[in-house]
Amino acid sequence: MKSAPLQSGKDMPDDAATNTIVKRSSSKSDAVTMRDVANLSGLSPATVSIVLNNAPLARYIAPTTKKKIEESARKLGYRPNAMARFLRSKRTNSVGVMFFDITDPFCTPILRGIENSLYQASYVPIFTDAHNQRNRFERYLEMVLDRHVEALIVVANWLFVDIHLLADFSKRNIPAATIGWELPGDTVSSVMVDNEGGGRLALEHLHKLGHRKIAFIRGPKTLIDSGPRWKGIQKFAHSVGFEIDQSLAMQLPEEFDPNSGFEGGFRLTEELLQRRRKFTALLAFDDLTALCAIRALTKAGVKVPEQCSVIGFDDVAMSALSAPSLTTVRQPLEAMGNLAVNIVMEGINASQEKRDWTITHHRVAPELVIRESTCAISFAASDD
Amino acid sequence: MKSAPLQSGKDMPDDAATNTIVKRSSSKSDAVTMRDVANLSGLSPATVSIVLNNAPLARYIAPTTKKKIEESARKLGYRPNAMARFLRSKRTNSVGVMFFDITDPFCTPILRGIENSLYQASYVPIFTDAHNQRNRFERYLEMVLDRHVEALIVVANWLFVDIHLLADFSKRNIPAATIGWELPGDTVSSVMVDNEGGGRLALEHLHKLGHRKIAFIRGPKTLIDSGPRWKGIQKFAHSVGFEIDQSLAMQLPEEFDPNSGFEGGFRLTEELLQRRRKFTALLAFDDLTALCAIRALTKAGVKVPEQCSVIGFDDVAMSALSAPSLTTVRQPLEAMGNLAVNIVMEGINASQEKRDWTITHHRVAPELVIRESTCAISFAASDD
DNA sequence: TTCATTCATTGAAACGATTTAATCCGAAGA
DNA sequence: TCTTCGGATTAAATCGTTTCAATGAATGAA
Repeated sequence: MKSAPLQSGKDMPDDAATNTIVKRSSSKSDAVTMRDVANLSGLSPATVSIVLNNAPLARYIAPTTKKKIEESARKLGYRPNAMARFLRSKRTNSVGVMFFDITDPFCTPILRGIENSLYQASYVPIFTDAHNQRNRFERYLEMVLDRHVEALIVVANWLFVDIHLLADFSKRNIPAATIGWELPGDTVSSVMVDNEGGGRLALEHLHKLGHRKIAFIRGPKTLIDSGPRWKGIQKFAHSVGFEIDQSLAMQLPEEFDPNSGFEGGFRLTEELLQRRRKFTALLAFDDLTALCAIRALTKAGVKVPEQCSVIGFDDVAMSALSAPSLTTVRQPLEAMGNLAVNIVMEGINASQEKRDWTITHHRVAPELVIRESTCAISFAASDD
Repeated sequence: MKSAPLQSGKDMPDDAATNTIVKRSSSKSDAVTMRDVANLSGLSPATVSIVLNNAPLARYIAPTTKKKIEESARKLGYRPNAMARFLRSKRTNSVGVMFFDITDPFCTPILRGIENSLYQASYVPIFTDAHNQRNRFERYLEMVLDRHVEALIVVANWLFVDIHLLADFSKRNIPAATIGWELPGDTVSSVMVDNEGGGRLALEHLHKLGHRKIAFIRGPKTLIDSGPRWKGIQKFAHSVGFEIDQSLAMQLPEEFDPNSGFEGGFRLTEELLQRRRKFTALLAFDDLTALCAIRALTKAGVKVPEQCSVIGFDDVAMSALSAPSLTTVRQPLEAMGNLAVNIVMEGINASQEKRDWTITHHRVAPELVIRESTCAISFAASDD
């Protein structure tokens, strides 16, 4: 995947690199500028600027001249130069969006939500992919700051970011929001799912279906989501007098290899099966883990959901398409993206009007999505 | 998914919106400018610019003053203002990247490839998601052109773009490349997989495994990939004297609903099964179709691959994780992204030096990836 | 000593917009 | 008739760079 097999030539058909050589003359037709509009309409650049931006002073401009200017602009196909505009007005109409991995199915719906909201506000997102690497994150951070983004949104599932960030922000005071994690202290706004509620939802679902022998695959310790989810599970268990069998509770390792979720879920499930302690349901930390658990179960001849129900967390796109489709606790990822944009927009507006703005920590509600991978306990399974 | 269930309050735990109200004073510490560096080092802005950019004139600058300037810049933490720089030099160090759907698993590896190559070149990608909508594409096109990107890369699987594009480019002559499709005529460079070779690879694999009763789900007619893939299949069939059973060849409908791939593959497979014409293998247009075909087969009690082998096309991430994992013809998506960047970079350099550049159409070689969903024909299945 | 010549550095003019502080002009009030 | 006033427009400064042409200071040759 990393090395391009493009020029290898081996097994490459004869049309593998058809080059149609076409030259292109550099007839650079210089862009039409505001001065051109001014000339054509017989008015000054200042007036043009005022009219086209509908600036406060525009209320003094005669309707006829407005018409004239707008028409000239349209006739010439005038488009303002974004950089020149910025230089004077300090507004770039852009927001930096930094995330950990674009190929992660958890990431893309959030990005979709962010993009959508920004689009509505006529803002351009500057997307940067940190590849889960600290140095890459920091380099990109510099790049977006150099471009004077008006706000910043950071999507991370892992703390590869530190106080550095905080420092650069309080210095330049740019509105910012994090999604899926929080900075310690009240320095940056954040949006997170209510992990504790989600954990409760998951266990409640299995419990209602009659399951009492339940295996758990907990998230890695350093991940911010792991603790609260487990706490929610424990709280619910306690509230209904259900005792968690600690010998059925596994924990994912810390390694952050992209495929570790895959490997981890698979191996832990195999380990669970080898313990020969019966369980009729499995509650996984997230969807990827759950899907891999299903693979392991199926491979071992355990039918899902007939012999073992499996529930995940997140509701990534894959979960709806897998066979069997996965019951899961859904994070409203797209809505979380929208919300983050609202937060920073509020900050931008405040900053524009030289007001202070408030830093808020949002918890959004998760939602149980019931699909094929869970079902009521069967006596055959429970006896077995 | 579309409507944010955030404020609904229903079923929302008490901590569902914890607002920590923290004010932030607007102590805007004005950014350090080139003039500041000049003042500190006791030299002029011109010299500072020349030194910091290592401009041609820099070879005349005394080493001691270079040191002085670099030191002052570091001491002040000077970062050049990207917009101001552009205004003068016309260089934005950014490339527009327009794609059809960020949530599409086909899209993200390409974007990863693009991003990675641009990062190495210290360019910033301006990502825009067209959501498969023509008007959105056009609006974003305007936005990136307004920002004076130095080049453009368009990832599309569907012709929601037209001559409009071409016109705007020949006018401003910005280097451009398309990935996964081509513009008619020799106006824009392109990168595509060798679909014909891929089709051949797929059928060849099934044929070698001994399959002779093979069902096909062809791509929608308007999709540019459909024709060549089918042609490759036909050519291979002809070359080995294998006759394609037309009554086992289905075609996906045209609709471009995001989920249509899913629905289509599922329904066509069910239809195939109802025809009661035996087949021991199924060659699907792409991975999503293949995965849904597997669902339909499984649902109908047909075991994959024991009773029916299934092969896809693309090798999206999901294919490796599904159960059974999918045999497929891999497109080197990430490498295609890299290649597209190389192409436009060449154009940028040429344009910079006022040279002409060549427009090329690249075909990259696909690769057969054998996984669990195909196996040699069994006598039980073939007799049946 | 004087005049080229090269070396080091800089003044000042862009780049294309926005914005402040005028200016111009006609009408109303004295 | 002369101010005065406010509606309509604009000149000019500014934003932070880059870059070209110009300047000043050495050096070496005549």
